[in-house]
Amino acid sequence: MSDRYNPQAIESKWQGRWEADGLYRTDLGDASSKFYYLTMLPYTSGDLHIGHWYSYIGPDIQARYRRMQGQNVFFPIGFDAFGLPAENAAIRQGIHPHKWTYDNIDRMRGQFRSMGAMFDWSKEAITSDPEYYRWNQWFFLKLFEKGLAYRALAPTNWCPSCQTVLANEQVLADGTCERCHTAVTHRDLEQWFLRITNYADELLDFSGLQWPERVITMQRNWIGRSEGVEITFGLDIPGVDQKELRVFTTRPDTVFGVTFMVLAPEHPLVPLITTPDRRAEVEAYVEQARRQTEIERLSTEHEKTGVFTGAYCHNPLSDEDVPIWIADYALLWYGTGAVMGVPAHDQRDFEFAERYGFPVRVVIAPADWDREPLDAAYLESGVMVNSAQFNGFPSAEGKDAVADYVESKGSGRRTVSYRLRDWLISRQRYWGTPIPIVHCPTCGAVPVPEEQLPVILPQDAEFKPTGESPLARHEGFVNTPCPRCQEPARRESDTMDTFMDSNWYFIRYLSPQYDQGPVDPDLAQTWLPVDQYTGGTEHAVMHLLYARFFWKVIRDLGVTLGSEPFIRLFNQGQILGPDGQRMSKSRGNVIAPDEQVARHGADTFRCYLMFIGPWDEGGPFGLEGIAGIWRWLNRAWSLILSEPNFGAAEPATTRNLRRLTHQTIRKATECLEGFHFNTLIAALMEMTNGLIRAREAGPVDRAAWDEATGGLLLMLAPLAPHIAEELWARTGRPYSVHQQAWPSWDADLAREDEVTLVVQVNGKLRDRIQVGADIDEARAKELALASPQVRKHIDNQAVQRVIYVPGKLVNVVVVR
RNA sequence: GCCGAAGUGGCGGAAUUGGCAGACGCGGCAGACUCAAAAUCUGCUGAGGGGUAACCUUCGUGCCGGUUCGAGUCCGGCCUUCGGCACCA
Repeated sequence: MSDRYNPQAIESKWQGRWEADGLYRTDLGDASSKFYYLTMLPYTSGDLHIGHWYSYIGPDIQARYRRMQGQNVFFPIGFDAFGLPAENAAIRQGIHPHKWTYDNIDRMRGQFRSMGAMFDWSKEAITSDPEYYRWNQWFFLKLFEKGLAYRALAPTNWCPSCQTVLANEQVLADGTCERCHTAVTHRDLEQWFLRITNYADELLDFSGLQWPERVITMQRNWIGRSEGVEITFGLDIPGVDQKELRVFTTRPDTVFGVTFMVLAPEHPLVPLITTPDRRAEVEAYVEQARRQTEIERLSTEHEKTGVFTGAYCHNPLSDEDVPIWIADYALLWYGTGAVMGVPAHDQRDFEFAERYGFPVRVVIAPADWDREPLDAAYLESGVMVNSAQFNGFPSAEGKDAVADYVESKGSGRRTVSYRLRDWLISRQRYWGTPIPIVHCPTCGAVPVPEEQLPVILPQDAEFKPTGESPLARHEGFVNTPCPRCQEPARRESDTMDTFMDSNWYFIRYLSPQYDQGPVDPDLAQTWLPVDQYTGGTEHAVMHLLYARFFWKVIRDLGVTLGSEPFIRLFNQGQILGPDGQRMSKSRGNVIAPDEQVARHGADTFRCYLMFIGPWDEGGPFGLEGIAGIWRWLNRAWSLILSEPNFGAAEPATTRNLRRLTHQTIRKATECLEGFHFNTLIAALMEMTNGLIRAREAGPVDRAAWDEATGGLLLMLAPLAPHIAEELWARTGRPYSVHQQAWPSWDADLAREDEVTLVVQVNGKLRDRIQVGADIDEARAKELALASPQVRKHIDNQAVQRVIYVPGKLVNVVVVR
């Protein structure tokens, strides 16, 4: 056995041993002090890069620490395996997406093992396995039964050259296709939606969650709840049955300032109310708006344009008629698809009015209103003016007064609008979960019976994009009898958004082989919700919102598992290349973890990643400092294996050694509780250096030394599991260090006997005095005032007062 | 534009409730070991000024101001960077 630290030899040895022993397999039957530690599952992109290491090492350290704290920790892993990148890579390389994905999983498993992470591989789940996506389909059927899944015509991004629908992320900022750079247009297709908007208010309730405020804010903004009033304007157009035009506003106090009305171009009233002389222009405008992608239409630089429909509507409060225009700044899906134009108090309306010459009528004014023409909308507070019986109401109260009035007159009601839209889950792509629906000419959309699940994704589909879902051209897949009438029918050929897969993977982990339902109900009851979740902020909205939605849907299916799926959430930061840019092959700034593991071992690389800065901040990554960690582990190695001069140690020496041990345990415990891995490592380095000094200084007490070195190894174990295990074994301690209890600290032993009393004159540091830790105020002040340094700076001036901070500081204040 | 976070040595970064600014590490300099180098170990290392010296002294946490005996930390106003949202009526 070599005495040199040789990570390559010990790491694979211990990984094999741990695996053979099932050291990290969790007994889910034992629910006492259970701790479900979840970390976001990786996409099967190919190789684990530095970002993966960074985001999985932190949770691994935490999971190991919790386990040493005596908790029964479940720390599973799986693969998010469906999705576009597999298809794109497959198209590019001529490999089947299935092969591409599963080859990648094999490679990634090996890389995960080289990390030394304590994942429980026996509970692995892969979302592209039929045993997994079968339950996606099962959930879909339940949602369909409950009316929470529905089909509707929806606009999509369409690339006329690739003949395919594009996700918003695939449309470049200039409105062209990311692949062929053709201008993307609109196309309306029948798509499946999930009614997440039914849960909007519930999703705004974050009570009981220990989540970063930032994430909560992002979700709140994403849902975008606005309280307002729907006001019914009158329509009196010959030959039009519709007599009402409903408009949503959050500013009912400005209703007397309406000088025009704007409808979204797609608003269903538009073709009805447009007068014959305006028809050609209106139709041209609608056509042009339809051609634009939503991205273009919503871009900030977009100038406000519109056309007059020729029709007017009646303001029930001011008793005035105002012209109805259409403009693409009105969005069909928000509110009622109509905007009341109040140019004096809304900047968009102001710009529109300036361009088309509508009057700007001030109806909210501050006390010192000077009646000059506005050069921008007035958005500040004030009282209502030019508003008939409401004149004089402060804006806030005016909102209520107008709302009360319209409600009492039956011309409106208080209501709430959301920015959140229903979740579009249809994808016209191959590599995803088939939607379990059959379209029958007589019965319509018929759900596939539960016992026929899973609807298997066929291996032999031609998946190159041609304009419709690849499955639509697979005759064997598409042609099927209608489950209801048995007549020939066609299967739904769209697949599901992959966010469906990640909605509930953490539930599946508990029983990935279970075939009576998505999860073994007993395990679900004991192990859910997740105690701690970690992952990147890029999932602050989509994944984390969809998963919360799904959790509440599951509750409404009759299974209550707690109010929220993830009690505690912590976000790690993102690792960038040395140049501060995102790491990518095309930029050439990628640092491969495998090379670093080969060079210094996994333990050094793990510690280095955690040492470079606060884990929740991330930042540019360079290898400059890795030598420091390598030296430290080598120092620790030789320290632990060295034999100090055991003998009659001075009591003070022993006391100092034990103090170092217990102070470090206290510090390390605090650091782990707060995810401060960088300062945890700093504390262990200090302890290592302190022990080396103690060993050199003279005789050392054997028991105190064993306590110190044992404690150091225990604290090192979560960070650097291999070297800790090796040294634990080499020092004759019983296997395994990872099954030991986290050390506890003793407050008396950690206490300092002496403290440095800082002495200031007028807040400036003038002296430092070593004193006993139990010094009292009088004595401290006396010593401070006696200090020659202090006397020099007082310089015969009158001492005004003396401030004392117990055990820390004396500040002498003299008149200036 | 709005919301949020952050600005500390040559570099990554530390710093309980306001109380020694710069822990820990990198890099640099000097020394030890060595025939030599690498590795390793030891010491020094925020900037300026003074002193042969231990030491003394001024300045210093993006900028300006404030509160306080005392501010990296609290308050007001700017600047910069990074995230998120962005015609949401």
